[in-house]
Amino acid sequence: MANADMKDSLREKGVRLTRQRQILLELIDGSGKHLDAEELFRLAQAKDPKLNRVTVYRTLKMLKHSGLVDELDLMHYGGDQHYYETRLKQEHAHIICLRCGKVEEFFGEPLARLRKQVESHFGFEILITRTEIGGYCSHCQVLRAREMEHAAVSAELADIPAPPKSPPSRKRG
Amino acid sequence: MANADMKDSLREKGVRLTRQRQILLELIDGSGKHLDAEELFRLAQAKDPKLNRVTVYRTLKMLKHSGLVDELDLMHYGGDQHYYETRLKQEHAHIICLRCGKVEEFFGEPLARLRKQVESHFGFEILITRTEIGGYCSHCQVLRAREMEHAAVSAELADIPAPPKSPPSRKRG
DNA sequence: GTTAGTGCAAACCTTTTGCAGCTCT
DNA sequence: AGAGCTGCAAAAGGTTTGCACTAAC
Repeated sequence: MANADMKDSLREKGVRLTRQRQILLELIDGSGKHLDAEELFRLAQAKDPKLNRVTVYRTLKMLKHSGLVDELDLMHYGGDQHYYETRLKQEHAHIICLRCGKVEEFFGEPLARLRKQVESHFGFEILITRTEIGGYCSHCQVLRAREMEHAAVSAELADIPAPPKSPPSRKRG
Repeated sequence: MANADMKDSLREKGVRLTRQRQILLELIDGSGKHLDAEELFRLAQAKDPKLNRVTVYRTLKMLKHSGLVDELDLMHYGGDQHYYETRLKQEHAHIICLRCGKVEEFFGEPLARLRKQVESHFGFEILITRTEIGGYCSHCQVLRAREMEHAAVSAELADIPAPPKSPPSRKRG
């Protein structure tokens, strides 16, 4: 697990590996998903009921500034919160289905090309990149076509994606 | 001005062109910059002191759903608010200097390539894309190197960009 | 023993909502 | 005339801050 690498990296920086941080690191790195602060908080609380939400935010900020995790918006599907993932060696784009919320990752040469062109064109020193693509996955395209036959026309005219049937919504505990 | 096109597009949809909306459309389309809701609100208030902040939010949401404006995050430089620009025909990336806040736009073939690959690879129907690149512009690279010679070492170790000397900060009126 | 890190409560910023009244078409 | 919009007040959602206490090194 890259978990150990993260810990080494933090130790080198003189960051203390508190119990709370170990729990959070493990969760961020272990879960295959893109977690937001609230979800991470809930998972962490299961392991340590005393762990505070504020600690989650502070830890995420620290990890972001340390370059160990990347912050995503995922097209604000599901709200204005941020999502996090451990920083991979390989740059990739996030593809979000605006109907079902599924997130795919795309690794491909256009991203490296883009990076190089921006560097040479502007003499820009790139630290972070974020590419997000929103639309409908192949599965939802079919479902949507089916829905449209029956659904009210007003929504289609306004081009407002049909409200998700299952996924988001997050409230304070 | 594309302003007229926007109005036509809205009229077609049966959206009422109220005085408030005309003011806002003009500002979004006219200002060369990427405005956030608060800035837009301030500018709008100068033209009509009665215009409410809520109307700004409602109008932006409506324009976004109508596909007339795009919503940007600009790497959350300056806060968690969103920025807006009238939707251009040409896809482009936003390049944000994390030190001075300057935003450049990059039009180039990697973006179209990326789009095509994602469509064919996943059978994905793309509605919106957002590519943001954060780092240091050529100008700030020099300034930063100079600063580093004198600055405290702690900040460098933590890899935290030096706090901006001039730009952000936004408070409620 | 220091100093960084934590928990708690309260603040903060950005955005949304409910509702009565106004205004485009 | 009447649906669609607006303004106002209030709330919600997400994140940050101040401060006294705790724990990692």
